[in-house]
Amino acid sequence: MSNYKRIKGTKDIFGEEIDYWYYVENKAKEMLEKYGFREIRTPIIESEELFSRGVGQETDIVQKEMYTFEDKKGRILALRPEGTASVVRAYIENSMINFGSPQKFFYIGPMFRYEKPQSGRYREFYQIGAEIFGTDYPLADAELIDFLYEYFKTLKLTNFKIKINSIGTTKSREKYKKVLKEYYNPFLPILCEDCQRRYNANILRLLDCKIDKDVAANAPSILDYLDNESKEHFESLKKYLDVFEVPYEIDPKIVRGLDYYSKTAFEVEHLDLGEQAVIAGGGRYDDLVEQLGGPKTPAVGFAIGIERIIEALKKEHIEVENFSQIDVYIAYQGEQAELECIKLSKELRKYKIKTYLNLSKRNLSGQLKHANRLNAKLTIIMGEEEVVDDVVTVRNMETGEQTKVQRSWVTELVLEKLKEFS
RNA sequence: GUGGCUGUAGUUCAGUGGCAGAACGCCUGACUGUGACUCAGGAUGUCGUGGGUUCAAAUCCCACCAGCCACCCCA
Repeated sequence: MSNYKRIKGTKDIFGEEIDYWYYVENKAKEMLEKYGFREIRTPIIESEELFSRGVGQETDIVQKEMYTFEDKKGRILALRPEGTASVVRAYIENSMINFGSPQKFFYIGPMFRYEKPQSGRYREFYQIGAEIFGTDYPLADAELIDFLYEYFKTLKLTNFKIKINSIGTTKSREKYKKVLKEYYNPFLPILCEDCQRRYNANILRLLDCKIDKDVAANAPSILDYLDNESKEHFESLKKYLDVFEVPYEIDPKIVRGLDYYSKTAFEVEHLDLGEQAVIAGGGRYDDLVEQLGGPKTPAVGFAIGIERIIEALKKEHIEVENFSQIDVYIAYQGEQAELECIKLSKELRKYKIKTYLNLSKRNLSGQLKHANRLNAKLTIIMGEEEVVDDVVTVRNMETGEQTKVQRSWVTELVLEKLKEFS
């Protein structure tokens, strides 16, 4: 065994697993483009300050979960813990406001958070995110939620639900926090330890406490304390979602863990997952662009957790396409055949046929075994007999049926035979 | 950061103080130049790491590391 181990909370992704990744990522890209999003790739390292300012100095992400380090010049950098701040930075830095509004972006890539790993939670994890800049129109929020719904349906996921909420503007939220504190105050002595701590640190969190459920159930709802603007926005959002025919639940207990959210907040929860059941989450962040030094620009976005989606696909026993399956394995015996097979491999690959040319010295039996191992659809066999007759044998690895074909017709026959699979 | 369970071959695990094992997988070969069946042979381990107890430790004790799960938090 190697002395080197993968570091805690990280993963090697290969083999059959990679098919799930292709499935999730390819479908996402394809659909995001259909919705008019364009990809943006931002660096994985950013200045630490971008996140402490953007995500919020008081959040757990910034307080204890960031990978930060000094570079050789003493600059404080961080591995990105989330995608939005980077995209906002790029939007401002490249003056993208001049490209017309609204602007729609998506990204796919790894994020890093120093947390204790558990089911559905890694230190390096992948997100697919989307952001819309430059519109405060609730239709934008609705379209994002519609995307999530359509996307998960396209993946063939069924056992999930979409929850929406409005957490209002910063102002109205402060008002609500006061009301909540008043409500919780008399219960304080009987609340769990965590709730007592959170009472001052993050009062909104008391709402989704797993212990003091009863107290939370009767707590005043944030929806009753929204200012008119937020209320209207939320009403329109619901109206649009109905038009999109997206099923949703209103859950006033959804609070997001990042400071930048305002008005709309939403989560998609998968019912077969463990405690880390949120497969996507997002919301509106109308103040963030300005807060990071850009022009006042309203925005909405979401992030999807790829690992969690894959977990959900497995729980629902959804089969994914085998992207890496070999179409044709080329087995040969003898020097003459080898030379001919090298040429043949080039030919087949030109026709986009996934071709695996035998690369080792072993007998035919071993080569067939290897082909079987690779799950090849067809195997082309060329031995001394074939060389003499200028033919090759094409073997269907599922049925064992074999056909001899003139060397010059191989590609055509292979293309024909491959149609029987799929 | 806190807690519970678990670390032995590539994988799943047995071994509970006295020579490191099984099944599957892998490699080689046999059976008509032909895999998924059968048969024969072979390779693979610092028993998670470090310390301690003991004549003797995979086995007992301690610490650390890692995995899984839960809290916390989030995708």
